[in-house]
Amino acid sequence: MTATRGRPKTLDRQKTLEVAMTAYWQDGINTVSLNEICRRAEVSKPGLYREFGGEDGLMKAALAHYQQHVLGEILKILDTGSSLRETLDSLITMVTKVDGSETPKGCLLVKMRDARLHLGEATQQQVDLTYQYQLAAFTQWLEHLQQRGEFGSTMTATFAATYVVTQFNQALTQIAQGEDSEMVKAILTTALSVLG
Amino acid sequence: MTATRGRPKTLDRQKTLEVAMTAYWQDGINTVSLNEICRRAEVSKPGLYREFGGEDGLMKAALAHYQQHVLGEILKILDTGSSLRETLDSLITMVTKVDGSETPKGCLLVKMRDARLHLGEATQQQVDLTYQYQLAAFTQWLEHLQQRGEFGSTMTATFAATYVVTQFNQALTQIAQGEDSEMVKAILTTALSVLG
DNA sequence: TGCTTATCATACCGAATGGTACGAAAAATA
DNA sequence: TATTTTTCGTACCATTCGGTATGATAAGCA
Repeated sequence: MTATRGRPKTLDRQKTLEVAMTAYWQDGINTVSLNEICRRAEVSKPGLYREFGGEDGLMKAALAHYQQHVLGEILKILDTGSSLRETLDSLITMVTKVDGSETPKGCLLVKMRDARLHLGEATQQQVDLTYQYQLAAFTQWLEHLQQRGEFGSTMTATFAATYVVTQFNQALTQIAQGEDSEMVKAILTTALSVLG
Repeated sequence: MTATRGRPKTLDRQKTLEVAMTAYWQDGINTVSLNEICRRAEVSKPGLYREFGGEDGLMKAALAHYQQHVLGEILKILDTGSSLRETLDSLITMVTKVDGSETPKGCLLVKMRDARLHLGEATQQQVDLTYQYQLAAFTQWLEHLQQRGEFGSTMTATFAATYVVTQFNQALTQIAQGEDSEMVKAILTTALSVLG
């Protein structure tokens, strides 16, 4: 892939992805245009097309970047071997925390899922992929707890995972919309109390 | 307001509102343009501006129309005097039902709330107004149940109302996105099981 | 020093958006 | 009939969108 001839590439793929991811995450999918991303990433539009093929390709790449560098890090909490409640509390705190503009509010995956019907084909596939990745992580986590006898509910691990993911996603949406974080936390805690 | 002189008005305000409401509700706020609504309602763009002042005014009016003609009818279920569980089950069934394209999926209020940050000023105010109207209806319902001893929980009626509304809104969003209605129903039932 | 190769970015495209200027049309009034 | 009043809709505005044609530019290679 690395050309030995021709004008040397100046386009910084990582920087562009970082800019695109943050823009979509922070300002919303439908709000940010390609032109705006080009401006922020200091990249020409044809350059962006050469690298990503178009808006659909860029969004797909941005979400994949998010999965690898953001979501993956968060989901590591599920592998610490802590108890059900400890892990849930950690996640609740993390989700409802509103740092001082350090990290964008909410979750890019959630926002893209909410806008899914208006996305390009490649992006839609990536959304499904990343969602399944997230869901699988939670399912595995609950199955392990089940084997250790720390999660014995009437629900299956699969359903419980879907339930938990749905509730966290709802909370993340509310946080992204500026809802009061204490209220969101209370609602989330209540919803997750059914897990015992 | 009814002019005695001048060219008689042919613009049908009710029809236009109905068209706009259905369009926003069915196709999404950001997807439908003024031009498209003009086409569907068979109204000229200047005519629409004369009647509603612009996109913001039209959205506001469309949501007010929704509150009066759709939401209001649904919330009447809260006044039937049925038990907590009976009423909840009715609402769950109603929310997760997917008629054959008769009624648009989801809830216009929910969709507008989700897009709230990108709406005009007047529409935002109407969103807050309609949301408070909905929240008040649920709060009052729970307070009545509390007085009758049919809802004795550790939560306050106010918080429980917020919780219930949040869960129903989440379900409506999922339905609107084409999520499997049985799954949505299961999640919603689980979430509302904490009310006893 | 040419020639090839690959990336660069300006400057454009058609389509769509929200919004408006303006003259024609249709009624009541004088 | 002539005037006033009100609503009508065509035709336009500037802006932005996603996307591209094209020629300049900078490297390796012969």
